[in-house]
This record gives sequence, structure tokens and C-alpha cells, in this order.
Amino acid sequence: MRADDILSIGQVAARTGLAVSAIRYYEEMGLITPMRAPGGTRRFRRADIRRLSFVRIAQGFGFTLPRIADLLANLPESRTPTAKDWREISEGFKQELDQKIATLTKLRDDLDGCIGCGCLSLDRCALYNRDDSAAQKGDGPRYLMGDTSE
Amino acid sequence: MRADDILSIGQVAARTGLAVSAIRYYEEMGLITPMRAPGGTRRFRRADIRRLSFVRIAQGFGFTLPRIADLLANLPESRTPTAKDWREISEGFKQELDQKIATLTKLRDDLDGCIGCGCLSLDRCALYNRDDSAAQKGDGPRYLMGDTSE
DNA sequence: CTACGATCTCAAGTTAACTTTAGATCAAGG
DNA sequence: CCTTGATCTAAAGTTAACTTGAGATCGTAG
Repeated sequence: MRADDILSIGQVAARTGLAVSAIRYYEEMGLITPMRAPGGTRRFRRADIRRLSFVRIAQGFGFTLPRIADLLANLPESRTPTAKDWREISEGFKQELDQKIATLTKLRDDLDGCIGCGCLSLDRCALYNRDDSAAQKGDGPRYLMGDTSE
Repeated sequence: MRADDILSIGQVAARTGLAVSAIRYYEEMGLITPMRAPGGTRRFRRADIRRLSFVRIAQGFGFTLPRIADLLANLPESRTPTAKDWREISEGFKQELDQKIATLTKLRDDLDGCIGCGCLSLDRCALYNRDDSAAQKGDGPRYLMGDTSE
């Protein structure tokens, strides 16, 4: 691990835990744009590895590849990304996450709610009926997240 | 919306925002076990709707259906689930989420880190080199989440 | 120069999570 | 009783995200 830290696809696979085929697929999907050596083999910079790490994590949160590409689009491929670039993208990402977490928290609170009132039969509890009452004002999803899936 | 609050599949679809076909698929996957009317049509209780809401949200966080089934397994299908049941399952869920969020936070902090040192060239910054140094002690994934994907 | 493993491209195969289609049955109004 | 829309089952089709396979080339140690 020396010099300019330019890695081959195999080395990147070893470092990131991704399959070589997956890395090539991500390139095809436009998530990364590694350089090419004269012979045609891919050459990965540090920035590529960071992007790949981000992809991996974002996927773990249910983001699709197109959506991730969108998030990464704020990062310029030409110039070296600044900390500001990275911060802006992770801020946007964090916001979507916060949205998701808020929805989950609400569900959990609704689920936990009954404990306070001492009633153990959820089917009767007014606290539960409260959120179910939303069903009366039209149809459509109830506990949906900010629809980041689209 | 009266009586025992027993719903048909179409009504459940309208309330949850799920497709009728998706609901049937979830039953096939063992996520819910609705009752059947004499004629053979499915009858959904309130508990089923809550389970479906949970499925929807957990999916938004990247959990697979088998994993969600696993989380939901703590809920007894026979008796009415108690608040304690629900709390236990959402606790476990929350823990996995916290794990995921921790990983993300670490990444973001690493990304943001450079701002404090005033250096804007991430490729040179010692703060970044620090986490990359992990690559020296063996291969495998770096920024991986608790591998909840498996 | 010759191997032999790592990479390359391109096309086809796989898996999860659904949707769609087809043909039959259920359920409620006229 | 008849019609019409909702549901049923079973099977095949779809999409995203990859993996696998085939056949050719790269690159480096001997």
C-alpha cells in the first residue's frame, strides 16, 4: 500500500468486501467511474472506494441504486471532492434517514403506547383506535415513510 | 367501519396502501395468517393490519421478508398479542436499527472530519488515511453494517 | 518467451419480491 | 335467478441487483 494508492479491481474487492462483478456492475450503473490503465484494466482511486462504501451502507438502508446514484451525483467526478461536497451529500442522506427513523419511532410509540394506560388488550385500546381512525378520511397508505422508494 | 373490524383483502389494501397481490404474497411467505370466511375469502383482523404496517416499514429499512418474518415470529398468532409482545419485537428491531445508524454515523463523521482540520483535500488528509489504514490488517469489508443482510 | 492468474467484455442465468393472467367462485343488488 | 364486481388459486412474467460462463487479453514471475 504505497505510492498514489491506485488499486486494481481485485484489491478494491478485497478492501470493500464487494464482489468484483458487483463493482463492475456499479460502474455500469454510473455509481463510479474508475480510470483505465493503458492495457484497459480499471484503476481505482481512494475516492472510488469511499463512494463504494457509501453505496454499501445506503443499500443497507433500503435505498435503490438509482437513488444512490442521485445522492452521489452531488460529488464531482472531475475534481477532487471537498469535505463540503461530502458533507452536503451526507446531510441530504441523513435527512432522509431521519424521516425514516421518525416514521419507525412513531410506529413503535404507537405500539408501546398501551403500556401507559395499563390496558393489555390492544384490540380494545383507545390509543390504538386513534391511529386507526385515520382510515376513515380516505384511502391510501397509513404508516408510510416519506416515499423515498420512488 | 363497525362491528368487529374484520376486513376483506380489498379493504386492507386500501388502508395499508399495499397491493392485493402483495398481501396474498405476504401470507404465502408466512408474515400473516388471516382467517377465512366460510366461502373461502380472507378475513383480516386489526392485528394483521399492524403486522402489515410493520412489514412495510421494516422493508423501507432494507430488511428482507425472511428477516421480517423472523422479527414477527415473536408475536403469537393464536392469542391476541399483548403490548409486551409488541414492545419486545420493536426493541429488537430498534437495536438492529441503532446498529445500522451507528455505522452510518461513523461514515458521516469520517466524511465530515476533515472540516475541523481545515484541510480540504480529502486525498491527503490524515484523518481519512486513518480509517483507510484498516486495510492493512487483512481483507474483508470495511464499513460494513452488522451484516443484518444475512 | 511462456505460463498462469487477474481482468476484460458480452450475454445469459439467478434470486427476491412482486405483478399479471386465466379461469373459476363468492357475494350482494336488481 | 342473474349479473357484476371482488376474491380465489395456480402458474407464468417482471424488475432490480447481481452472478456465472465463455472466450479473449493483460501482466508478471520464471
